Formats: sequence, C-alpha cells, structure tokens
Amino acid sequence: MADLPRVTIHDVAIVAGVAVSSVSRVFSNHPSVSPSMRLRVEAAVKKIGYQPDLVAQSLRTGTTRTVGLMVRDFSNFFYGEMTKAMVSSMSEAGYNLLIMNSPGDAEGDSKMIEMFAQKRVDALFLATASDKSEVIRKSINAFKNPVVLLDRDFSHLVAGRVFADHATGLQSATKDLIALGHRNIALVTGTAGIRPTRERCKGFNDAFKESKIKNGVAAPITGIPSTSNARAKTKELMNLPKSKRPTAMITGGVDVTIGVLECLSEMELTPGQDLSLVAGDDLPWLRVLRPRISTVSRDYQLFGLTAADLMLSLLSGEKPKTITLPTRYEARDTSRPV
Amino acid sequence: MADLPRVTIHDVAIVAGVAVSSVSRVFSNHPSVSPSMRLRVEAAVKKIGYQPDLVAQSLRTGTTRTVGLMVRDFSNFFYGEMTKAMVSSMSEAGYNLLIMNSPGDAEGDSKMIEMFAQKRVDALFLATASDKSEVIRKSINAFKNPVVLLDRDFSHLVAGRVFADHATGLQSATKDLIALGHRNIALVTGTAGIRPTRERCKGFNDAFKESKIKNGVAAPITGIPSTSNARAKTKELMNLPKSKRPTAMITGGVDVTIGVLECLSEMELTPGQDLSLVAGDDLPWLRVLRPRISTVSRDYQLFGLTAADLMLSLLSGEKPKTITLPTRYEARDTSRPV
DNA sequence: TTGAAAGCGTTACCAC
DNA sequence: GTGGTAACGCTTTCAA
Repeated sequence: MADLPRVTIHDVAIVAGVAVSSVSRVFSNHPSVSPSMRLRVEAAVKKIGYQPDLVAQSLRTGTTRTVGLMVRDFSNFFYGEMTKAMVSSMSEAGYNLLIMNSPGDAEGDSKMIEMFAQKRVDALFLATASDKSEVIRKSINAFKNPVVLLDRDFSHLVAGRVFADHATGLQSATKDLIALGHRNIALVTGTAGIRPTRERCKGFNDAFKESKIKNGVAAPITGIPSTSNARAKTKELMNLPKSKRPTAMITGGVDVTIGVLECLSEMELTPGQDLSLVAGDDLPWLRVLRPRISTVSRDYQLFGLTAADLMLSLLSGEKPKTITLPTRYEARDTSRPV
Repeated sequence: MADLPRVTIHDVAIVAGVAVSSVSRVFSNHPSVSPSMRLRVEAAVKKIGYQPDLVAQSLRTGTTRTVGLMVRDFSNFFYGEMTKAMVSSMSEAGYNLLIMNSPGDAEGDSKMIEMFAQKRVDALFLATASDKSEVIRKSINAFKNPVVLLDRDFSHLVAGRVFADHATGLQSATKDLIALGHRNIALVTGTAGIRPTRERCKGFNDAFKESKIKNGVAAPITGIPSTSNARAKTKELMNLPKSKRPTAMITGGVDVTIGVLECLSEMELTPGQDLSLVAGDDLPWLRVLRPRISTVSRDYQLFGLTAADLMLSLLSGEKPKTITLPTRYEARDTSRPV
C-alpha cells in the first residue's frame, strides 16, 4: 500500500539529463527535436517506466479525450449494440466514453449534463428522457462542446442528430395491416416525450389517413415505458369485449415487445392466429420464435457507428448535420387477414 | 463559438472580495468557515455561475472519482444488466464509469488497463478476455488502486472478486438429465480461458463422475465464443449419426444459447421433443418461448450491485474479498426422458 | 477564521 | 534545437 511517488516527466528529464520541455517535445512529436535527443529521452523513459499523466495533460490542454454518453437503459438491446459500436469507433480515434444513466426525468438529465461539463468531457452523446424539456435544452445549450443527439430532436439547438426513420417503417406496417382488413389496430409504445414515439405515432396515423377507411380505430397508446406496463396494457386490451378489442397490435420499442409477448403467452393467445402482431423493433431472438413475428427492423450497430462518425466530424470542426437511418417493415407469419 | 474564458475559483474570490482558499473551504465544507463568509461566497458563485473544474481537482487531489469498466461485449444482455446496476450504484456514491471494450486478446486487455492507469481512474472493474494470462496479471498488478474482478479468477492477485456459482447450477442440470436417462450430453460453451467456462465444465464433469454411469459421454465442447459459432457447432452435432448424436444439450452463455436455438429452429428440431435442452443462462425472452426452455438462472443485476458494493468497500479501505452468487437450475419443458 | 503561496504534472511560449 | 518558466484551476499547508 506504500504509495510510491509517481514517475513524472521531471524524473525523465533528470535521468536523461535534459529539460522537461524537451521531454515533452519528444512525446508530442514536435518537429524540432534531434535524433540524439529522442534517443536519450526514450532510453530514460524505458529505464524508469514513465507514462504521461493524462489528467495533468487535460488540465493543461483543456481537452480530455473523453466523451460523455447518457442513455436511459444499458440493458436495452438497442442501446447495448449502439454502445458497443460507439466505444469501438471512438476508442480507435483515441477517445474514451464516460457513461451515465439518465435518471429518467428532465431535472435529473439536466444535472447529469452539468456533471459531464464539470468533468470537462470533449463532447456528448445524448439520449435524454425527453426532447421537449426546456430545462434539458438549456443545459445542452450551456455545454459548449459538440453534442450528438441519439434519436432525440430538440428544436433550436446546434447539435448533430442521428435519427431512425420509424415513421416510414410503422406506416408500411400499418398499411399492410389495414390492407389485410384490420380496422382496430393498437399501437402500444413509450412516452410521447421523445422522438421515436412521436415518429411511430405519425407513421401509424398517416397510414390510416392515407387509406381513407371509415370506422378505423387509430388511437396510439403511448406512455408505456416498461415490459410490465406493456404486459398490463395488453391484458387490458385483450379483455375488451370483442367488438372493441383490437385485431392487430403494433409494439414500439424492445421492452414493450417483450411485455406484449409475455402477456399473450400467459393468456394462451397465439399471434398470427388470435391476432396480428408487428414488433416495432427487431431483436435477435425474434428469429427463433415460432410463429415468426413481423417486424420493423433497423441496424442498431450502424446507428452507433453513424453517431460515432458524426461525432468525430464535429470534433474535427465540421458543421453539425442530421442523419436519418432507414427502417424496414418485414411481414412474416403474424401479419394475417382479419 | 467564441470560447468565453472559464469562470474559475479565482473569479469567485474577486467578486466575493475574499481569498481563493476561502472559496475552496466553502466548497469542501471545511469546519472553520464563518456563516458570513459562506454567504458572501455563495452569492458570488450564484452571481457568476461558477462550477468547480473536476479535472483541476483531480490533478491536485490525485483522485478522479472515476472508475474504469472493461468488458468484452456491451450488447450481451448479462453485461448490459450488470453495467446498468453498476452505473446506478456507483454514481449514487459519486463515482462515474469510464468504459472500454476488451479487445478480446491478452495484449489488448493489458494495454487497456495501462490506459486506465494513465487516465488515473480510482479503481477498475474487469472482465478480461482471459484470467490465465500472465501479461494481464502483470498490468493489473501494476495498477495500484482497487480492482474488482467480474467472474474472473487470477491467482496471486490482490483484488475483489465476484463469482457466479456456475458449477452448482450446471451440476444440477446435468444430474437431472442423467437421471432422465441421457448418456450423451453436449455442453457447448465459450473459451476455457475464463472462469465461467471452467466452472461450467467442472459442474458438468462432476455430475457424470458422481452418478457413476458407464458409457457416459461427457465431453464439454469449449471455445465457442459467438452465436454463429454455436449455430455451426450445433448443426455439426445434430448431423452426427444417431448413435453418436447427443440426446441433450446444455449451453453456456447467452450468445451460445441464441445460436443453438437458431440452428434447431432452422433444422426444424423441437427442443424437448427431438432433444433435451438446458440454457446455461437465463434471458427475459426465454419466458415467451414455447416450449419453455429449462435454464440455469441467476440474478444479473444483483451481480452488478454486488460488484459495486464490493468496490465501494475497497474504495473505503476495506480488504478485498470474494463473493460467490448462486445459480439455480430450473427444469421446464425441455428436460425430458430420452 | 482567513489569506498567501506552493505545487499537482503537464504544455507552450520565449529566449538563447 | 534546447532550456527555463509561466500558466492550467484547484487544494492544502502555514502564518497571521
């Protein structure tokens, strides 16, 4: 436990018999350093095992080579895949990721962002709990380094944005179900406070408008944040009198999908038979389920990769832009005629 | 983009008309600071919107209140749940998590650990690619702050350890299958370079030894790291002539489970009917699968929580210890007589 | 209780 | 090309 004193650039200077500034130059590949100097310094470094202190470097240079990442739920498969891709890309470029859980409320998110600022991160990846909150918007605005929003759409905010085109996928799915004769379709999804939900609702509603059917029941059910919530809501829907019960369901988000499936399986209802079902997000294990569930899918890792690329471009001084990634509706065994 | 100069403790001192040291004392709740001083400083802080610079603090105090976390795969459900729990617990205690992907090889892991050291993290959570590598052992040893190993068991290393008792769960599962008449059971799992695999093999082999059956084929198949590998290996096994084909399979790890299920479903083989199957790790969606797959389950979030608690105890100066968390075999529809 | 000043380990400017 | 030195923003003695 004896805290042996740290080996500093000073020690290297002494051992090599040169000035600290020269040692520093060697490390930063400064143009004007003689070969002999480089050799002496490198020998000394090897001899005493010096490693630069990144904290001191940060204080001096004002850059930490650390980027903050805040999401709501790391155990969510989408965020897991995304994080994995981001960590790889960013670390290749010499950046580390500092992670925080979004507390789930605006005040909390705001505090987190300020925390990141105090840690002096060079940039921020953000999937905030809401993208309509003025408090959050303010703290993002106060943060003077690059920001990339992950499927969040604050207005009047200079930031990079990566979007998934949920609307188009959802619209295709809904149109297909309508074409199959469904009139009462339930879209069960998360809070309207964030973009993905709003986009899903939009695609859903647009499909109904477009097809001009009468008696269509297109009431998106939002505010279902968790697996257990989704399970309960599904039960409620399935227990409705037959005339009011939806003949098809569309889920929004991975948690909701699991909850809906859990409920159906509890109630011994078979999707594709007792009702039609479209999962609003793809999951690897959906492939082993029988019947095969229709999905609106997209590439999660690509999302992370794209966000990282965008971030690196911002970090190198380019202008923020918005990139929208496609989603694709895949009809499988559970898109059936009424 | 005009980088307005940072508001420092110095500015506060000037505005409040006091010394910087006094401002510092107010912030660190030093006992000897008069109420009037506190008021003046707080007013000044509010007036100019000062927020302490954590990097400068770190350099001065030698502590970053940042803990490193290295795992192989954030998209793995287990690590996701674990990470989530850790981030919560640690951040409650005022610590942030800096994350890195394990490159998957010893040299890479070693470099990452040195990187963490340069970033001066206060401690390290580690799920290394191997726990038999001397290179990795050395870099962990060179790291002078607390370390908690996540289901990794380096010998001769002072570190906290959190283990899952895979052996017991696997042993129960294997015994059950043997009792059901299975003699040729395939355990398909990851690399033997890490503890979970070794423990699973141990439990598996112990069950065979203990039951003293003759002609038992107990050859664990290790070195299957990914979903696609598992799928290929399963295909190979299922295509074996009937006399050599296993009548039961046990998977080790979440990726393997998915791969095996994918293959079975491709080959139109039904677990519980065409062969018995035990998933060596639980997953939330296993509950919606029919037939219901037998599993060896454990509490993932508890794992993260326990690791965080252990870490905090180390951080407060307590001695490292090893905590082993239970696993539980749950026979469901896919543990069937031969 | 308060203030002055040293120093944490770097980098970058300025002489030489 | 190299060396000295002043910061970076903070905490922590040490005096007063």
